[in-house]
Amino acid sequence: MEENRGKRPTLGEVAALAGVSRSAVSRTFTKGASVSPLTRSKVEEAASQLGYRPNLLARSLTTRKTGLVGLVANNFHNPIFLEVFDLFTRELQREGLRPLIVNLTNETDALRSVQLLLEYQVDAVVVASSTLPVGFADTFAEAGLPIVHAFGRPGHRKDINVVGIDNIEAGRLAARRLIACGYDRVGFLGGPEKATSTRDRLEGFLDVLSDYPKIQTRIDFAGDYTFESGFDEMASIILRGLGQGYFCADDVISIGAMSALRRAGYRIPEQVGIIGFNDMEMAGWDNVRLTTIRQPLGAIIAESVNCLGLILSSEISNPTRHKLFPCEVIDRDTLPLTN
Amino acid sequence: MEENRGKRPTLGEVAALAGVSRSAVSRTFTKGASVSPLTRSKVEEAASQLGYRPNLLARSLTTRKTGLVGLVANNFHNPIFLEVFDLFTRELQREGLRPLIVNLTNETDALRSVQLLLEYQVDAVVVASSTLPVGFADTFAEAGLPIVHAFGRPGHRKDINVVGIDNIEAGRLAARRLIACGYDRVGFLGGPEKATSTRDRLEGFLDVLSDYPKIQTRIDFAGDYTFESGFDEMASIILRGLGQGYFCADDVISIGAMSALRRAGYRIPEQVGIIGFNDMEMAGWDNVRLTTIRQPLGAIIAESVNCLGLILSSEISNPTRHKLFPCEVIDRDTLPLTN
DNA sequence: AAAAATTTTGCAACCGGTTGCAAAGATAAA
DNA sequence: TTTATCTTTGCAACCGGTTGCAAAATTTTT
Repeated sequence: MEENRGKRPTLGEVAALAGVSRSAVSRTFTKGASVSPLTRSKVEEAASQLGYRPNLLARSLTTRKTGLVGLVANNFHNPIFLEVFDLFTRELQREGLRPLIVNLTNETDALRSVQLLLEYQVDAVVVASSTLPVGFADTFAEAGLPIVHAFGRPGHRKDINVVGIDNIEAGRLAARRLIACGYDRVGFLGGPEKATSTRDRLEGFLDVLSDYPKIQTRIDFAGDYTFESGFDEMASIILRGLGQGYFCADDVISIGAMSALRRAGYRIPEQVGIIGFNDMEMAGWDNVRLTTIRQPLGAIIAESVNCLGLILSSEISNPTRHKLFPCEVIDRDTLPLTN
Repeated sequence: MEENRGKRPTLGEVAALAGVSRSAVSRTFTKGASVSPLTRSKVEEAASQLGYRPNLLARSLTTRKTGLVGLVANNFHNPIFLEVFDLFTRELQREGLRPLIVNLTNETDALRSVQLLLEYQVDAVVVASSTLPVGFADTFAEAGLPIVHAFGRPGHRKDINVVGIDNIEAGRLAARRLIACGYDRVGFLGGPEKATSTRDRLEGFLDVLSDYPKIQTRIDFAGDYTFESGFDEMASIILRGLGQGYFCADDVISIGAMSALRRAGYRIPEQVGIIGFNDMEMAGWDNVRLTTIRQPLGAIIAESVNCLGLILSSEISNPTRHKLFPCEVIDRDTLPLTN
């Protein structure tokens, strides 16, 4: 396992040293190819002597598989995304795929990013976001790239696989939980107003509440998934007239909102109840103890990567797969207990 | 800008359509090459008609530049790393580089990851970790890859560029801040015991305290940078005899430690003081308000990427660059105020 | 032992680009 | 107009691999 400082050995050099043809070397490194045990051992000896490793990029030229997968996201501020990255990178690695990550935060020119991924010949793209503009993922599909949209909403296109949660049902879950507290003035403090996830949760939320006409319902939106956004929006709600219980679009927003409430002198959950969304790790910490709705991150991401694996391994263009997982209320200390 | 569903057009096809040679097409897409305005426009017309984009992987074969940079990390649980990723990916994108990320969490076979990066012909590697075993980065350097170790400690090797903080000085900072509180029993609650960052901070910490022989100093280590680790270690400290002020290796550990303290009935900062490390975003939240030491993340990462850019642009093998930034105490509510 | 079937091997072409070089074309100088 | 200089162009070889195909080597069958 010689180190050769800089210059890396090539197939040809290994072939020369082993005294065989270049094809023979190529074959010993391509699984499923036929090489005699003798040749193989000669090649392996020579290869390890030179420290040879195949150039995957050159290989991709003929195989048309790079093993690269674009991982596109636009939320690098929400702690939940660290978990998302951790899971995605690990799962992809397990499938022998390398994530090429694209950070769309503050990116004006999203199309340029798409082109970049195309130029790098990624085998597929994972879009991990619930807040990208509708139609963003289409660009990839139109370029003929296999794509799975994690945390997305099943849409019109047959060629975009979606794995995520049932946001409508999640909205219902939240509404029911607030109703169970006996509130008669509740609020929906959503994320970005145009995000599909926000709209779907709102739909479910209102769906349940429409059966309780006596309960007054207020709707507000935080601009983004940040502490400040939650804080500011709740501060403004306080001025305009506070309800008793709120469903916040996200745990970080919840924490911002709770800070605004506490600063204004309200006690949680005695005077105002909060239910968040995501169940990020910190939600369970002693000084937070946020009641929230958990989305099954691990399952979503495992399914996304499985789906990807399936598409990539089968030559046939796959049947579209949509999979939405159910969410679950995690009861902690920011809503009064019922029953 | 025709879409052609799947099959992507190649140089040759563009050349044919434009009625020029393949070289001409290549040249219009390589900046700095000489093409007449007429040819260029013919090529551009044909290219956009076909929706042509060069294959960067094929190009890399001859140019020996892939634009890929390995980004290796082993901490996907600490919120501070989300900020690190955000900054790194953005800065790299700004330099026209694509991060190929390697998640070393729970990875038994780190060497395999190194090989993978080599097989993908990355132009350079960024190791972003203060807890990888000493000598880990060496592997890359030995393979002749330019490397910058962010959050590392300058070491013996001349070919490893290090950008980070002065951990020894940071340890001093913490010690002085605790001493200023008038404590006579202080503690160091470090991160992983063998990590260079832990050892350096401890060195600085003890260095200052050695001038105060009357102050009793206790030293403990948390196994990793997690809430549980901080909680458990502090719980055990409580049993063994509690001091008055602690320097915790990390904000998350601090929060775990504080939970243990509060559960045991101690008030912070009245009975026990805590100073953390990192100043992650949450440290400033209303229900945390952690006094901590901030490392200048933005500066470190910008410098790391600049350093990389320099190495990659200059053909000459670069002069080694080490750069350590100073840290800063951020006073909040977990240490009594002095002055 | 010869014929048939199977496996292993190397040749040569190809994947999608780049680039040194010499010829062709354009421009400037004589 | 002729000659010298500079720019643009295409040819062909190359980057580091893979692969279809036919020949060579080996194994199996008769």
